[in-house]
Amino acid sequence: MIKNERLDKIIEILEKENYSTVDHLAKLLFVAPVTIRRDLKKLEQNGLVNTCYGGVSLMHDPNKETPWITRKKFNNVIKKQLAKKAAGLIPSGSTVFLDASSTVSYILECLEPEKNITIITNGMQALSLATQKHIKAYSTGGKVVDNSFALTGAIAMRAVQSMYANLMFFSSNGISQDGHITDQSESETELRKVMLANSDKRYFLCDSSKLGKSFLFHVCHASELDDVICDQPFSFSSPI
Amino acid sequence: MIKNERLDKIIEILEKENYSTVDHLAKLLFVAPVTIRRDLKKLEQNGLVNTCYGGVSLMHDPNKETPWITRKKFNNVIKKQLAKKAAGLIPSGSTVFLDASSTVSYILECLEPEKNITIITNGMQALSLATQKHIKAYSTGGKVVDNSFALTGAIAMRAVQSMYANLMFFSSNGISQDGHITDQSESETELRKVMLANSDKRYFLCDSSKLGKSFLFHVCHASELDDVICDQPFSFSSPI
DNA sequence: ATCCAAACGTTCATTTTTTATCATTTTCTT
DNA sequence: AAGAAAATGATAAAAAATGAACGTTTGGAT
Repeated sequence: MIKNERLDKIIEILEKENYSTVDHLAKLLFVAPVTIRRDLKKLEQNGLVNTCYGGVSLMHDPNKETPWITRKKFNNVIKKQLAKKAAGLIPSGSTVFLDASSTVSYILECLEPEKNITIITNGMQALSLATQKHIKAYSTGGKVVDNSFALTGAIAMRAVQSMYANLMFFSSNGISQDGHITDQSESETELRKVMLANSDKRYFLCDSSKLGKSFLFHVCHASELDDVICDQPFSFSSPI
Repeated sequence: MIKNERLDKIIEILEKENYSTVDHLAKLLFVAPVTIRRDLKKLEQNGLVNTCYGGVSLMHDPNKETPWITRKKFNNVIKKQLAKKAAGLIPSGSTVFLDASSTVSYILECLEPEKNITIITNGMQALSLATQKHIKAYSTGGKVVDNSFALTGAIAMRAVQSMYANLMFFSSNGISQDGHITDQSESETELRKVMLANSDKRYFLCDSSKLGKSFLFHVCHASELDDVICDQPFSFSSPI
């Protein structure tokens, strides 16, 4: 059992039992009490638990709650299926650009921490999910777009420009009949363009609600991509 | 039953019964009356209860709502008080650097969106809270530190170096007798240094548990700051 | 005012937990 | 494969929590 696994287990136990003692945890996890104490110290430094003489309790910290994770009521089965397909395309050890779309953030749910993947994203959802799953992650930084969980602007651009990835996954507001992918956000479009330029392979995640829709800002054309991952058979009329 | 649990239970009982006696609590919680007295002393020090000869009652503060009473976050009370003080120091329209410490992130809870404040932070908690409250926010970006919610590294550094703020609030692992502020994380220390250099006013948030502790990396000296916000009167012996 | 019982605080011994130090094992790096 | 770094466990010393004993204070009753 690796250390992270034990730390997670401690939190799990506390979520069930609310309070626990050092000895109890030591017996449950088959380690010495002193090890549990060291674990708890770390958890406390990270603001996850409250320790006291002899035991621990969960710190239900409002800061810890990541609203977007619990708040996925529009539980998109289709988006998840797409994300699962996408996750299957990621080889061990690779580096991956992810944009700030919710579709793409589902990819994180399908990733195994053991595959040693590194993600780079301007999405707060994706970053949070990666952190929870102990997947290596970089944030591009940038300005928080109001009513969204995307980071954009000069800071994000500069960060993305300085990095190169093996794969990129992104989504967007629409894709036209003839394969033009467009979005309504200028800043996110710009960022996606740089990500596209700085990665080896590119995949567009597209649920069928986006087919045939067009918006103001042009991201790229489907022919420039390695694949369009869609829940309906997709082919664009050649743009000649 | 661990101590935290007992303290929580006392608050719970008081919420139901409004008033209680030492003996009553002692019987309910299977400990000696002395122990209850010692517990109550602690709770009183944290402003959670009022004791008097013969009994206890919940402290209810007439002027301000005290959400801490209903939420049982005994150990965070002090941090919140510090954060509240800090929030009071932020003028409308200003731009503020916040580090990734949990103490500092509580400042967001005390900020009014109407004050049109802009924050810049490398903390994921702070960013999340700001987004929720529709407070303008910039993320520095950077590498996610495992088991933490801090962003660091070259990306974060570059972002911070390119920005200037009116105020900076930060915390750290320790402050020594003679006023040296230190931390155990090198990368976060470096980032704090740049934030300090790039802001007009600087404030250190320090709960008393940090007094007299020293760590490897030196952030700054208290004399370089505009104030140290602490729950205990703080003054450092002058370093000649 | 005086007295009394209950409540309180202090000191101390006991038990339990934590910290510190060191040896051992495991893991990572080169 | 060898060496360095990290994690773990064992042991002893330090610190904390608890409860008992005993003296002091409090609030009321006489």
